[in-house]
Parts: sequence; structure tokens; C-alpha cells
Amino acid sequence: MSNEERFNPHVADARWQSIWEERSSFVADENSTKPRAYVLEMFPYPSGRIHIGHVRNYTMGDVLARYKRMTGHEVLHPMGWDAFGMPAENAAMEKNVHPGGWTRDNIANMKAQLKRLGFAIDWTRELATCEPEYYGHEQALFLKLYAAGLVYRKESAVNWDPVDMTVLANEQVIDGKGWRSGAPVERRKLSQWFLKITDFADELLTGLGSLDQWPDKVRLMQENWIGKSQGLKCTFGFPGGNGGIDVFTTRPDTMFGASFVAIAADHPVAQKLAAHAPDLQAFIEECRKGGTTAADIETAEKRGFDTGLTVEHPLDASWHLPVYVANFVLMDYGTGAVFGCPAHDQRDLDFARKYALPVTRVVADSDLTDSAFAGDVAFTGPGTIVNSHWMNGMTIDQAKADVIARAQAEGWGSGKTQYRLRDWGVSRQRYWGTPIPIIHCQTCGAVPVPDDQLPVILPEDVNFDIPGNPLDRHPSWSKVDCPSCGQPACRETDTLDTFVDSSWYFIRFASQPHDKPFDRTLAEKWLPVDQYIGGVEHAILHLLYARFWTRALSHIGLIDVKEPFASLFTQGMVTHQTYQDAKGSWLSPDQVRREGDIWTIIDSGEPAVAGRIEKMSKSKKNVVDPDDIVDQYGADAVRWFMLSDSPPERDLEWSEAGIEGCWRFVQRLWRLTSQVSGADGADKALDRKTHQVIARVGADIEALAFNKAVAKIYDLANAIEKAAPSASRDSAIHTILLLSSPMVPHLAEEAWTKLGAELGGGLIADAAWPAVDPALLEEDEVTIAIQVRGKLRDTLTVAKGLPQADLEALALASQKVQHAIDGGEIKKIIVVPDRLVNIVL
RNA sequence: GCGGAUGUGGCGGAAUGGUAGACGCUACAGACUUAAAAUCUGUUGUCCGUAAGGGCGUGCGGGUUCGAGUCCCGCCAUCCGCACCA
Repeated sequence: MSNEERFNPHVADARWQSIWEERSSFVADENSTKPRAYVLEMFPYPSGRIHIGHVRNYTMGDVLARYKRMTGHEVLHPMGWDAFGMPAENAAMEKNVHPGGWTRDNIANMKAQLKRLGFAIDWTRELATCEPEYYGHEQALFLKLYAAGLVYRKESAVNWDPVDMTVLANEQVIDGKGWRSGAPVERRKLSQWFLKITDFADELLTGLGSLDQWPDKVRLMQENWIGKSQGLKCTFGFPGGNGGIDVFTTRPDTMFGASFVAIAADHPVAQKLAAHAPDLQAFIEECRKGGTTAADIETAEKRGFDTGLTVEHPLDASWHLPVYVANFVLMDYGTGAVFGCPAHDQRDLDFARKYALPVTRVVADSDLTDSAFAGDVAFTGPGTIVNSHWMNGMTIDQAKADVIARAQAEGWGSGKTQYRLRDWGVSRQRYWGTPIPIIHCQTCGAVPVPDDQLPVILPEDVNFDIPGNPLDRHPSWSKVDCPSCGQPACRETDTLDTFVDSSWYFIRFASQPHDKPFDRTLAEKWLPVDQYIGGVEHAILHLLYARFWTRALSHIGLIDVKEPFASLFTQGMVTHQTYQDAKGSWLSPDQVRREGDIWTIIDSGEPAVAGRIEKMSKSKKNVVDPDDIVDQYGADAVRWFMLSDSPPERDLEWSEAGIEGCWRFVQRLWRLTSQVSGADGADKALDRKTHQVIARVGADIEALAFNKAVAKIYDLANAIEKAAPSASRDSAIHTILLLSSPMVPHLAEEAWTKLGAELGGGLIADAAWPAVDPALLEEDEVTIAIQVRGKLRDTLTVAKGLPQADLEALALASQKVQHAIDGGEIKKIIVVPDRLVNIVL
């Protein structure tokens, strides 16, 4: 085949990309009267190179965006950069570059990479969170939330790396040591800024109910994260009426089964006692050291320290319970104290057995109502209250209500709703983030930076030669006068968690005025995002914070949007087989060769081991660089591969054979377009196929079932190739181009132009999605399955709508059917019109 | 431990309770070619059979139904999330 007959992406891709750009094809018109569609993929962190996972993510969004355009929508499909964060500081330390320069270079590189894939993005709205034009407005929003009382400052414990002199996130603490320095991590108390997300706990929970286009899995994860539970908050008083210990319980019905009270190591009562009790102090220290990883907790023994204190049981003041400091009680949930009811809580039982505390049964599900409780397995099921005075015989729910009512009447407690969700700590002791716009004054305290002094811009002249936050040691940056009293004061040197940056970028995309974060009317025109696509790893934090931030803005009257993302889709990862040599070192796919089932290392000829199929990662060397494959196959083949075969929510395995197949299909589609014949005559069967495929592909794209849409396009391609020349066939070729154009846009434009004489020119990107003729969706012949006792014995092709009696007669006339009946007695015949006949013997 | 998802050919996967395996990949055979690539035509769940045809097949065991990959009950396996949450 000559070169002219081939589609050449190396020429075509760039040509069409620049034509789209020249014509501003994908710039969203905010004055449009068309229905709007806001399609958004989670914006990337500018790490330096596009990852194949990004390609999959953005290809999905792109297909939807292009499809929406073709179906008459004004589409907003923007792109930006989640540009603050630690990797830039790490690079600064390792390579002696400025985080800003490093980040901006990365953005330039990645933008070029994205452009090569031909995404239909409105680049005029591009934003980077590290630029003052963005984070300045974020500071303004932060101060509005502060003014509304949704921001506060409190002492909070952090993981402190004493060598790097920095705060570490939990996942940066490995075996109690800093991930970078390897130094044992200390717990430090720092004054930190918090956002009152807990004020919105109930709203965020009930709001999940309206998100019917979110995956159940994500809604459930958020529900669990918010962790609503209802119970009783009550006081166990110290004898003599001198204060007491507040506890929260979800099982007030088991009050009479109490045998001890346990408090957290950080509980004020424990702290106070420890001041004069070195052995308790030592115990508390040990509790704090305990790891926070899953494995640590699983293996951690329940341990306690008897304080010698006792408290009165609220329902019987003569009954005194011992108070322990226990390693399993968390200070930051509930009140930091619990009462233990060992018979009906496994953790309490473990503890009671260890310290030989009483175990009293108060719930029974059988005849076993004795107060003595044997064994090491707590009973947590439903049952009837026993050994509990007036509550005996009640159900658990009745008893709960009774105790809460009594507590409220008598004033020692009240019903309470408790959430697992904690307020969002947003302070980061780092340079490369949004400066928190607060000034600390000795006289006035924390003073917001006045509006006219925003943005608070990061100083450029910083260095990373020594550990710690460069903002802290900058000679002048933090030194300012107090806006309130004019005395010398000090800027806050902490910066905001980068999750704040990503909590409102979708609003800024919709509207980008210079003088304010967004224009309300314009933002409300586009929002909520109609389709949001990204990785499931953001199921909780990013998506919860963005929901909170939007609600907080709504709460203070800045925008009338409750939920930012109407529909959410979480796509699977791109995976690839891994390879190792005999010593276990990872090998990249191009270092190995396969012969049958044997893998060998190409250079040395030594055997290689083909390992698990895993998410592409640099450390396992099973990566494929998007630039390389675009160089080799062109953007369209890569895009097609991203959409083929695997359902988008599942993992997609990269394979050489797979991309080769896509490349062949791109060429096959190209060849088809040269087969427009100008012939006359209709081909009813092909027309029918064409219209069925139009309907399916549209529905599949709307459902993001790209693999099915791809399969239907293959189906149509097969049908076209088999059909004889006709006007119908020419029309089918035009149709298949339109249907595949969101997926392989460069090829589609190239072919569209080639056929332009017939079609009147114009870009296929601006063409309308083909209309479905409903009349052609119906077959006029149907194939009927003939079953005998539910087993298929024959099939018959008959006219659609044949009456039941005729179907029965035809079925019985079949030799195969008669053979299967074999003279047996027919009990009844089930007929499903146009589908099947089942003869029951 | 708690919660959730998934399980279909050699592989990725299709299938409103109604013909299981669409479509793609792989493999094999053939055509074209001096040859290769590309392309085209077949075959490709499994077992029995020359064939016609038939048996068995959607992780395992039950159930509902004229009919179950699909619905119900109970297991098993894998993956994911959360995790001392009172």
C-alpha cells in the first residue's frame, strides 16, 4: 500500500490541533443560549510528565465533551494545574532549583504533552493554583469564611520530623520514622488553623442522598468517613460532687453493665494526675508512642493504668466505678472518655478480662439471662434487657430512649449526635503553598490581612539549603505592621493545605474576573459540574472538601450552589505487567523478550520473571510514556486504546498487541472513507444497522460506557465492509466518521475534509451528531428461539409480530423440536412474541 | 474486625429473567506476494462424533421460575475502603 493511502498522524495530528486552536473551536461561550454542559476531569499535579493514567482520564472527558458539543450543547471543558505541594520543595532541595521555576517548567512540558493528544480543551481558562491570580482570590475567600466564623485556630498535635524540621502527614510517617530523614517522629503541639467542616457534617451527609449520579461506593465511603452516630453524653461524677468525667456512648441501654470508666492518655484528668505521678506519666508517654498504622492497632494490646480514682454511676450514686487511663481511648472522638460495658463490647471485654473487672450481662437473646457472663466473646446482637432494674424486659431501643429521657430529666446527660468527622486542619509548615492571610499582633492577636493588601504573595528569594520552612527564616517577608494598631507584627508563615486549592478551582474555571474570586451569576450558569471524572483515590478527601467549601460559600451567600459535582465518575487505573530479574530488580518491558512462556533479558540472555499486572509506576519500571506512544502511533490510536475493551471504571492493562490493534483499526477506518462510491440505491439492512449503532453509541457515550460504544463502531465497520456499494453504504461511511469523531478526532477531521465536496466543508468538530430514524430501529424479521424444557433446540426466522398460534405451530413443525419432544406429552407452551417458544413437557 | 465490589473462553470483556460468549486481542489455516509487512477469507468455550448431531458449560452448593450469568439463601476466592470511633 502506498503512503498516500495511509492515515499519517504525524502530519495530521498537529495540523488539526492548530486549526482547532486558530478557530477557537473549544472556547466556551458564556453568552450562548444553547443548553450548557460542564465536563471536568480532576486537574493534574504538574509533576513534570503526563502519566498514562492522565491520558485515560482526559480521553474519557474529551469524548464526552466532544459528544456534548455535537449534540447541541455549549460545552465548558477546561484544564488547569494543582500546582502547589511538596514535590516542588523536594525538587528544590535535591536539585537546587526554585519550586516556582520547577513547577512552571513542568506545566509547560505537560501542557505540550496534553496538546499532542488533541483534547478539546478551552485553554483560555487555564489556571495554576500557584499563581497569585488564583491563590490571592483563595485568600479572600478564606478571610470571608474567617469573618463568618468558619475558621479558627487551636493547638493541635502534629507529627514533627526533628531533622527536617517539618510537619509530616500520617502517610509520611513510616514505622514511626520520617520518610525522608529516617528520624524518629515526635508529637508536637502547634497552633494551627482549622476549617469548621464539622458544622456541615449533617448537611454533607444528607446531601449525599441527592447525589444519585455518584457511585454508591464513593457515597458510602463519605458516609462512613462522616460517621454519624447517636447516643448519650453524660457525666460520671466524682464522689462528693466535685466535677466528673463526661462520656459518650451509643449504648446507654447497657448502663447497668458498666464496670469501669476509661479515659484517653491526653484527657485533662489524666494530664492533671500525671503531673504528680511519674509512673502514670510514663504510661501516657508509652501510649503516645504507639503507632497509628493499621497493623499497629490490630496487634496492640488493650492496656490500662488504674488511676485510683472512682466515679459514681449516674443511675446509682452508691455504685462506684474505677477510672483507668487506657491506650484504646481516643482523645479526639466524643469526650475522650468511655464507660466500659464488657459483656456487650469486645474491646471492653478484652480490657475487663485482662484487669479482672466485673462482667455483667445486661442484654439477653435467649434463656441465658444470668448476670454472670462467661467466655471471651462479647454479645453485641439484639435482645432483651436483663439485670437492669426497671429496664428489664425492654428492647434495646426502648432502654436507650428511657435512659436518655431520664438523663435529660435529671440533668446528668442528654441525647447527642456524634460525628467521626473532625475539623479540617489546613495549616502546613511549608513554603510552596497559599500563604495564610493573617497577621499576628502582640496586642490585637490574629488580624486578617485587609482586602486591599491581598494577595499576600510568596517571596521569591528563598532557599532550601537548610531544613524547615523558608518563610520562617526569611529576613523581611513576615515582618509587617499590624493593620489594626500599626505596631510591628508578624505574618502567619504557615501555608494552606493544597486541598484548599482544589476545593474551588471548578468555580474559578466557570468565571475568572480579576477583581474577585468569581462572578456569581456566571458561575451559577455553569455549575454544578455536569460530569466530573477522576481517580477513586480522591473519593473522600478532595471530594468531601470541595463539597464542604461549596456549601460554606453558599452558607455565607456567595453562591447558590449546594453540590459542586452533579455526576461523578471514578475511572480505573492503567496497569502493565511487571518484570524482575533473578535478583528481584525490576525490569522495564522493553528490557525483556518473550519466547512462548519464557521471558529473557534481552541484553544478557538471562531469565526474567514476569510478575503481577500492577498500576504503572516508576519504581516498578512498568511505565509507558505517553509521548513515546503518541510518537509511534499518533494520538488517535492511543485515544482509541484508552477507550477500548475495558469498562472505564475498571483497570485497563496496557499491551503492545492492544495498541497495535488500535493502530490497525485507525487505518481501517481511514480506508473505509476512501470507499465512498457515489452509487445509488438503498440497502435497508445496512440502514437499519447504521441507525441502531447511532442510537447505541450515543447512549453508551452518555453512560460513559466507552468500551461498548467502541464495540458498536467495530460492528458497523464490519457491516459496511460486507455491504455492496449503495447510497446507504456511502451514508453509513459518513455516519461512522461522525460517531467515531469524539474518539479519533484527527482522523475524523482529515477524512471529513477529504469527503468535503459531498458534505459542504466545515469541521467535523462542529458537525451535528447524526439523528436516529426510529423507524429504522425496528427489525421486520426476528429470530425466534425454540426451546424444549428450557433448552434451545432450534431457531426460526419469521416476520415480526407473528401471532402466538402461528409461532406455536411453526415451533411444533420443526423436526429438531419433534426429535427433542420424542413423543412426550406437551403440558404447556410458553410463547414470548418475537422472542421465543418454550415447550414444556 | 466492619463495610463494599468483583468472579463469564487462551486474554480484555458483551448479554431489559428469554438463542451465553457481541466486539476486540491472541492463536491457527488459507488467499495475495519472489519474500516479508500490510491487507483479505475462514476457524478459535469444552467433550464425543468423519459428519449430521449431541453432552457439558458463567467461582462452589442450594432455591424460585416454563426458562437463571442475571433474582433469593448459604459458602469460597480475589480486590478495594475504613479501622481501638465508645
